[in-house]
Amino acid sequence: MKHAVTFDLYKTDDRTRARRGCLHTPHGDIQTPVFMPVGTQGTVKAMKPEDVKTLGKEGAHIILGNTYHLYLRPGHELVKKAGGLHKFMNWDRAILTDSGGFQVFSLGKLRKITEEGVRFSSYIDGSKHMFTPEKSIEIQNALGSDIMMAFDECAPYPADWRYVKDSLELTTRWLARCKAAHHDWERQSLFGIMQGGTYKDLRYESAMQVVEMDLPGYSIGGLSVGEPKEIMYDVMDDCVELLPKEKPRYLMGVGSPDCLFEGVERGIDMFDCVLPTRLARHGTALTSHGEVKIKNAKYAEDFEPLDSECDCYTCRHYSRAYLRHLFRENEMLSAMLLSEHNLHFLVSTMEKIRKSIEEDRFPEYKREFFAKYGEF
RNA sequence: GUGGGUGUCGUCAAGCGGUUAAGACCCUGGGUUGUGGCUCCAGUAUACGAGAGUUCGAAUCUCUCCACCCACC
Repeated sequence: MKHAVTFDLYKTDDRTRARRGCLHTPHGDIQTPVFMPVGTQGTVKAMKPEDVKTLGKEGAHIILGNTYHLYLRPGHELVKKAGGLHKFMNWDRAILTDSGGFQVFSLGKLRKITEEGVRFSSYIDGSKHMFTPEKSIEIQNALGSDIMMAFDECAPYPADWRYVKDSLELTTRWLARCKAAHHDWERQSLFGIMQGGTYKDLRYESAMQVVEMDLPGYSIGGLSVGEPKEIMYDVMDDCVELLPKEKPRYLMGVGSPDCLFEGVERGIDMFDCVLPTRLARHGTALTSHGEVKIKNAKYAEDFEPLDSECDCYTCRHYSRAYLRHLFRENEMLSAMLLSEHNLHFLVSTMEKIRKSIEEDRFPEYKREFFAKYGEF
């Protein structure tokens, strides 16, 4: 079967498991490792698509959309009528859609999980809905994303072994149903998601079952849900080992600068995270010298840019004092400028990571980065 | 000048004889990882206009003074 999305692995670092590769999609190539900005509701919050294309040197080449949100509003049928999500939101590069599985987890109270799927109440109006693997694929087909994610159950942390085992096995059965429900593989690819919580044996079981499905990419789910970072790193180590080298590996929901480096070092190719845009809206900037909480009083008369080493639009034109003023006044421009900066920071950090891998100096670059950024 | 009203944290504002004197805003700090939320959490302030009295006990009652507001001369 010919896949919409294929992966070329260019190189693996000699000293770490870091990889340098490229994802080919119907909407362009994506150099990896990559950070994917999240645009849940068909928009990267506070950003115009044309500005998302200017992040870093080349701009973001792929963003996320969300099945759950777009299904509830404006409705996947409407998006389909509009010509698909790309056209609807004026984004001609690649899109990956999350399946709705995570929302089922994060909007916990309002749901009931069965073999068939998940019954849940809309966070908007409380109306009752049912998601099944087939429904998730139907919605993602209508949205027309390049990469669709399997409908999974993300177990909470902590969760006991038995729960996680049943959950991962259900996720595998759902994955088989997702695969069966999808037809146009040349237009859209489906990535499988492994679960298994923090249990090594369950991660193994999940990986075996998911990889057996022979999909164009695999992701590691169920991490960054509240577990300590050391545990997350350990689980990542285990997971990456279990995934085939020739397929892209996607670590879902992870995106703080430290986790990005740790993930790349362990062989992760793709990341996504709401963190940069959420932090931006809440007044925190990510800079080469660590986090800058722009609302802090010490920036009231600081007329320097957020990050003296940053060449983003925000840093080229605005001072910390001005950004603080905008934030305190709750001006929209505050979210716009900080979001653009934070995304630029992560996207360009990833560009530098890719370059360092190409030049065999990823470990040195990592050390250099943290020497400035500070410890965690 | 006469009559009336009001004075409680930086601001607004509860309380009207026994409270650790609410709360909100502001301010200060923190959180945020497959995005419901211009959000959530926490913290600081000896604030009862001044003085004298009544009372076991006063922000609460009385008197004097001060300040401000509104009417009328």
